Amino acid sequence: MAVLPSSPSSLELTISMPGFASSQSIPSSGFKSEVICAVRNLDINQVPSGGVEEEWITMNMEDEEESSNGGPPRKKLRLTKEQSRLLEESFRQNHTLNPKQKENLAMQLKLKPRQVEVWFQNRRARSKLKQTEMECEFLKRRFGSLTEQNRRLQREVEELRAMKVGPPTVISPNSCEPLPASTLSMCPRCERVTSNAALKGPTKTATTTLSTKVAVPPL
DNA sequence: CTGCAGAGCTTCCTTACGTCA
DNA sequence: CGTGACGTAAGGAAGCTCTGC
Repeated sequence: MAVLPSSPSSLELTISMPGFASSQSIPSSGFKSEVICAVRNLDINQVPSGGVEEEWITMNMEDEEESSNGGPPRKKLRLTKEQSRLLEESFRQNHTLNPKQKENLAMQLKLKPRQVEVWFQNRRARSKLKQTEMECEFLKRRFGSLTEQNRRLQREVEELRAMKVGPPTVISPNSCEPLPASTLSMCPRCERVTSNAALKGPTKTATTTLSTKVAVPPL
């Protein structure tokens, strides 16, 4: 499950693991954006004019028997506004239904439990699609800003090179003596610059971050 | 305890239908 | 009126979990 940031300034992305918690009900609190997206165009679900709402549903429920065994082509059910509203409301509370809830909802909506089940399946798929689209947009924006940042830093590097500044000097944490940059390597785990000399010394945990120890001459 | 079969659920992909521009 | 795009209900395959034997 992915939770999108509530504000653009504090962006944090969690990518869902396929199949994870698939059979568990999802707490509605993590679905803020989801709920916003859940505002759907209910007009699509309008009933054919002429006040045949009940007939419309009944007809389709009877048809199913025939269409399932190679009979006439299946008819498509259109849910009424009220049915859609109730289903949406229920979906907002829970994205999955247990058999009891399904039965109750089906009875309340005058639908078959299978139809309620299918609606929830499709609804989950739609919200996931929406979520994926939003994540895609977010990643696109993030990529854009990172590219821009990369460009800026590259320019900065070029400027520094142009100034013909010598290699950065690192102060040893042990002796407080300047270390040549050639004795440095990047620690893959913490992504800090590690002094080889320091690691060979008495304290193995001695790491030196660039921001604090690299002596960069003032520009 | 372990292995297996079956039921019941899910996701994913697809098809078919209704509506609208 | 015909047509294509789009939204969505429903079918079916495959995978997972749970339960009983």
